[in-house]
Amino acid sequence: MAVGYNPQQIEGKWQRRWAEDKLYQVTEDDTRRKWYALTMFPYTSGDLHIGHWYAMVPADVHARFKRMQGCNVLHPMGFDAFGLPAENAAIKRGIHPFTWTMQNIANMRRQLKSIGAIYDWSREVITCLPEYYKWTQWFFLKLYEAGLAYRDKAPVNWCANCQTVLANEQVVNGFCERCGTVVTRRDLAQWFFRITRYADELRQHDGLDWPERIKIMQRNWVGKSLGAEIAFSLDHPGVSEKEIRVFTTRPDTVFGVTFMVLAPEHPLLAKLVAPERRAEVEAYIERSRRRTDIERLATEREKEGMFVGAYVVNPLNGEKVPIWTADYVLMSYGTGAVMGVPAHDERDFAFAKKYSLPIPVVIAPPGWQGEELKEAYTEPGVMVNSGRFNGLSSESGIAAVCDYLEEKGWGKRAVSYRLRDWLISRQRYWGAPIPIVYCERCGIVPVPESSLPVLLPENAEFKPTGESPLKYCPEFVNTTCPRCSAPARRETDTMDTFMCSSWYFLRYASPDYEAAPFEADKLDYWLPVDLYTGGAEHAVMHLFYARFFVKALRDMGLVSFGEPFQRLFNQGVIIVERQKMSKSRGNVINPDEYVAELGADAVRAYLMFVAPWEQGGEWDDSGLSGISRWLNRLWHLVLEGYDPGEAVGAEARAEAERALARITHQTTRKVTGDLERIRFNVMISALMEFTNYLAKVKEAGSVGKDAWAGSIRTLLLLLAPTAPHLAEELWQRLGYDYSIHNQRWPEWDEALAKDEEVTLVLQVNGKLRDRITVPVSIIEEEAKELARGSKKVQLYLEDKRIIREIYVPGKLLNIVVK
RNA sequence: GCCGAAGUGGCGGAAGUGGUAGACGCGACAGUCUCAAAAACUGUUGGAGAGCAAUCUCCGUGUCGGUUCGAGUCCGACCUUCGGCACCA
Repeated sequence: MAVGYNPQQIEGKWQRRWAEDKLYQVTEDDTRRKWYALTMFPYTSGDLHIGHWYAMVPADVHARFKRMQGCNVLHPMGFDAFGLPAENAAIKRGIHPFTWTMQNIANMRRQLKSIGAIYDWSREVITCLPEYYKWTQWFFLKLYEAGLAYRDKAPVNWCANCQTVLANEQVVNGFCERCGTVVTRRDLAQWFFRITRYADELRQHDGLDWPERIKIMQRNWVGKSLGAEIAFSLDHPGVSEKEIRVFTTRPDTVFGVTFMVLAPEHPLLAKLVAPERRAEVEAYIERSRRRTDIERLATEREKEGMFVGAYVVNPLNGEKVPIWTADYVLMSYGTGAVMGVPAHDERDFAFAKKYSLPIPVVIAPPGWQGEELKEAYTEPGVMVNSGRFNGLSSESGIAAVCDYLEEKGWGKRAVSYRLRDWLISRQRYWGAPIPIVYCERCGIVPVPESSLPVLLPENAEFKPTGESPLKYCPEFVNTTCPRCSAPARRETDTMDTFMCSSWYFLRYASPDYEAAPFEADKLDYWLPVDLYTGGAEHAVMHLFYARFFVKALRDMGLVSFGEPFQRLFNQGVIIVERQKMSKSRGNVINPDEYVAELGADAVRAYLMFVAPWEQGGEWDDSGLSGISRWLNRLWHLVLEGYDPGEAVGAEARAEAERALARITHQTTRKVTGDLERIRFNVMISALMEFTNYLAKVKEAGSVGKDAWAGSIRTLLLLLAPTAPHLAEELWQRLGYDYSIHNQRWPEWDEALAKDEEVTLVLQVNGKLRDRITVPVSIIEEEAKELARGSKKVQLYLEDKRIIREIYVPGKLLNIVVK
């Protein structure tokens, strides 16, 4: 009897050996196909919980598989280290964000090493270190030079009591999470990136192997609409603007306009408000400033608005149109003004009903007899009550109205996007400082590249209230102008952390390079990423920003590719007691104790098995012990020795060996395919079935020693990516050469994997009546004959007439009778 | 609210293109071993019903309807749960 499986004794040993041998360190190698397998790097929150393992382990298994297939695999790891929680810890517990972050990294690195992954730790990147954020700042300068960075006013969440800017997360139902004060919007000058310049390209995913749903989400995020901009003329005493432009996707409905709505933030609003309405309208604007965009756009909420007391004129029919303001119109979309066509837009309909505005029909629904509409008709139709355009279909009407607008100079065809420019300014300490200086004489001056990095001052004060600590740090703020050397002030905002994560995958190619963010030939070798894995919560923001970054760099000539991630895969979430893990619920599963008890290999295999990776599943201790039992059985199966039974005849032995070869080759084929297609849970099932089959073979002693050894060897190779320590140990104990992880992935032979017999299902009228075992080579006529010979089938054919027979080779025969 | 997913035994899940529903595992039950228990091993296990029995019949993939010889899979409507919504990352 072999000594039992004891993961504690083997896992640490092999991890040390692999590290000593630098088994997983990689360099560029033109003789092998490169494979860049990237997992989204973790935020430095403190502890690695089982959810992190769920992101890392299957990705590592796949990377190991590619490595055994002969690829030169880069599988790096690093830390997303700037961000709000570090600053909160500073305020709450008086610990410096740098200290807090680096302590967390030390702990997380230790935990990550216990996974037994093939991370090349010599390439680790940490975004909060000056060596890294120097280049984050450098990219800001490049984008600024390229005209992709600009300054503009934008609202922030403002708590008047704390005198501070709040993240959306810190606003709970419109109140400050700390002090309960009502949160308002406040306009600040902030930095933006012109991501909208790339809107059209970002909608395209040509040649990318991405989940369809993510591509759809990104396209919807861009939200491209074709339509027209129409100028309604304005003649208001004391206002110089002579028109208000609206964007509409339905220029064919322009004759049905009965009101215009301006966003509460619209710059003309204040100038147009009639004196007797001013108080009311201003109160309304104030109220809407407290609402989030989500609330404002909710179609279920009752539409509320205010008449401004001014009018514009519809250029197409000369009608006077009252101007309203309502917060369902956003300043960030289109022109911040919409034309109200109640008959043909649901929101406008509800609005007009509430305020008793007329609802003239200008697009006739099918069979319309001139009656009033009970609800908005938003489908295309035939234009009516539309002057010269009457009788046109919506489709040709849109073109005709656009032509007419352009001819008269009243408007033009236009495209509008839901996508907004990327606001990167954060009024916080723990981020990369924006490398800009404000000089009274020269204005906005970028910090020269040679002066990078703009270091974060270490001695900033973390008051529980106030703005960015950088504002109160004179030695940081006060500087001299790089251009004219006059006294100047530094920008005190730091950059959005999405900025750090928009290029980290480039840094892994040459993490220590000092002359530039990356070394060109190494970048050319490794990039783009072949398989990027991470949570679906990043479907739009992180993935979108990273794509924008790479496209901008390509246009600057810095990189030669336009897409960072060739294949994308999103894993699901591990839940506990049907709930998402969170510190506040107190249901966070720490993997350390499970690793100590059952071993990293068992935890790895369990996470692979628990559910389809993209779906996620429930953490369950007893499921884990089931996996542990399997690995234990496998250990004994391999080490206990094998005795071929003496009583087995030569013919039976040959037959048993043929069967074993068939199962071995079928398993190899299945496991390979499942790894390729990222279907890890069924891959583990296949390995379990293979183990069970081998256990039966062993009990019977039905095959020869060589056949047995060959199948065991294949089993270990197939197991190696999932349970790397166990496979290495068994490999060594069987006397094979170190290391199993340098072996070639097994191949299969289709001829040997082929089944000799199949089960043919016999149905009558689609109901299963019998099954028969037939040779795979059976032809249709033979199958039909066998079916008629089946007593069970005959029972259902009595007194019936056969109408049809449907034969699916190798699957079934369905006899349709009457 | 809008956008995007997912609903299959007591539980996690399996069934690449419509063709044996419930693989594999957990749990439960029974047995072997033991003074006993744990561990391990063996067997049974979707529900209802019939039969001494091998076995047989019917019902079953969130709900309702449709297409088809045949639907977990395709189509339509609805219900529930989950992810994102631009300063959590």
